[in-house]
Amino acid sequence: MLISIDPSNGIPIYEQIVRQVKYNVANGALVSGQQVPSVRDLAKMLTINPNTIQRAYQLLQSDGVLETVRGRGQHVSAGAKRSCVSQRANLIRERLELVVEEALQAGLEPAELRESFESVVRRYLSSLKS
Amino acid sequence: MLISIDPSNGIPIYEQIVRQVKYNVANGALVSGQQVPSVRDLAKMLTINPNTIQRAYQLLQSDGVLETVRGRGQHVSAGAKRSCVSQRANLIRERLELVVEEALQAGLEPAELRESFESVVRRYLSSLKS
Amino acid sequence: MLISIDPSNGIPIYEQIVRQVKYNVANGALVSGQQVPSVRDLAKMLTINPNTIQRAYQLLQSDGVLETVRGRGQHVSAGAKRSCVSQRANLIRERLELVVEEALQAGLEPAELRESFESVVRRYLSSLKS
Amino acid sequence: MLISIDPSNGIPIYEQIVRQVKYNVANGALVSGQQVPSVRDLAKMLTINPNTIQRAYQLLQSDGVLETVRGRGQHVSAGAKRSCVSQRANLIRERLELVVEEALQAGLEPAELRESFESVVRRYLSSLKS
DNA sequence: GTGGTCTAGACCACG
DNA sequence: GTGGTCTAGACCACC
Repeated sequence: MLISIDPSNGIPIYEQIVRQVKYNVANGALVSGQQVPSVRDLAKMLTINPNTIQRAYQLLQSDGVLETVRGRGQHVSAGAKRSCVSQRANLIRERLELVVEEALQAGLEPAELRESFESVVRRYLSSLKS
Repeated sequence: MLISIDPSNGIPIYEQIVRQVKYNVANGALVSGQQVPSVRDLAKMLTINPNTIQRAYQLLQSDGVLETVRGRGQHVSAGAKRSCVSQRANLIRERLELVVEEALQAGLEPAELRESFESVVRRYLSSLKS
Repeated sequence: MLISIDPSNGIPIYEQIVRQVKYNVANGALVSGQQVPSVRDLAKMLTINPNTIQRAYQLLQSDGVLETVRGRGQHVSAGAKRSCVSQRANLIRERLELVVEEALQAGLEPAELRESFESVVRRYLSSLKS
Repeated sequence: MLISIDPSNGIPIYEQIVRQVKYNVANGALVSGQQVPSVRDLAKMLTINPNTIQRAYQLLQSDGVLETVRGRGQHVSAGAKRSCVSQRANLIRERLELVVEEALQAGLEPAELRESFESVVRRYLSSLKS
């Protein structure tokens, strides 16, 4: 499992963790039953305040992605993968919607917007190859 | 000029005002030299505290979009349109970039993402006709 | 008499007028007994709100530079020249003091400051010739 | 770091703070990465309303001098020193220019002006020794 | 504990 | 009537 944090990008750290755990579950990088790092360990790994990890794990529990097994830490719960996959699609769709709506309301032409979109995708894909 | 505020969408009110003023300048709805509503008038129109408006106007001044003529209110400054148009393009591109990158990193297929994008655009455009 | 106003340089317009009238008196461009333009005329000349002129003239009266002659407008008072000359020197000295002190407190080297000073003087003098 | 406020000298308090922070950065009294006092602490130190400090810090942020690290206060940003040094020079030069131009336009002889300048510098330097 | 946002209202300078 | 400054204090998000 791989989590990368950018403390200065506006998105709260705990939220970044929540998203990335969900993405890892959606991708299969984390499978049901698997144990996730303890709060303290993950805090050390990311050099982040443990309270922040704690908060992320709480949210993941209330979303049904993690379960506490008494005395043995946090584990990915049974139906997690399915819900994460659909959440991921929804989340991304929502954010895309926000950006697109604001862009079009701001008077940008759909053609310009599409061109921007495609160029961003292309750039990301080509950066992967390198 | 049309400004609509959603006080509960996470984006600070002053920021919403700043963006919409810039969009209006970029669109030509506000032209150089034109006067914008006084702090107090706009506050009444939007039923918002004048200080919030003032903060927005301050930001717009430091961005070179507005100029204050002593005792005669705020006016759109000379080179405003040009800079607003380019800022708009950059802003939107940046936000698009954030969403696209996160989506692809989350393991979404480019094809799926493109499909989402197109459907969002279609939906927005059809909502306009109605 | 020549007065030039810059409405956007931070210094209040009425203050600019006061200073320039005093400078004109100090230079001899305005002499004792001479009549200055009426509030309305000067307002038209400078395309400025008459209230602003009014305020400037009030200040000039309370400084003893102008006197009202009943029904015949404002005139330069008797001892005006002498006081204006000395005020001018003081004013300038004070402002120079402010700038120099702040510059030195800010850690600028006296040599650097002197160099700046000389270059500014040179530039002004050469701009006069052209 | 040393900041002294004069609430009655015409220059807004927030502006005095902004300048002095920049001067401190230019002088090396504040170095990149270093933390500045929290809004509330500085407010207590200077016995000033926290909002006033915050306004100063906001300006410093938008000028790229400060960066906020979430939940851990304001820090001097990376390239701050360089930009502050050059800003300082420009600021001082501008103000010098204003004074010098007005003095010469007012009919003061360059020689008189230079004498004033030198005497002000001398006085400041000798006041330092004491 | 940190800063960020918003409201409320006072006071002043300027035109 | 315009904006500019400052104070006061509440509320929230984040760490």
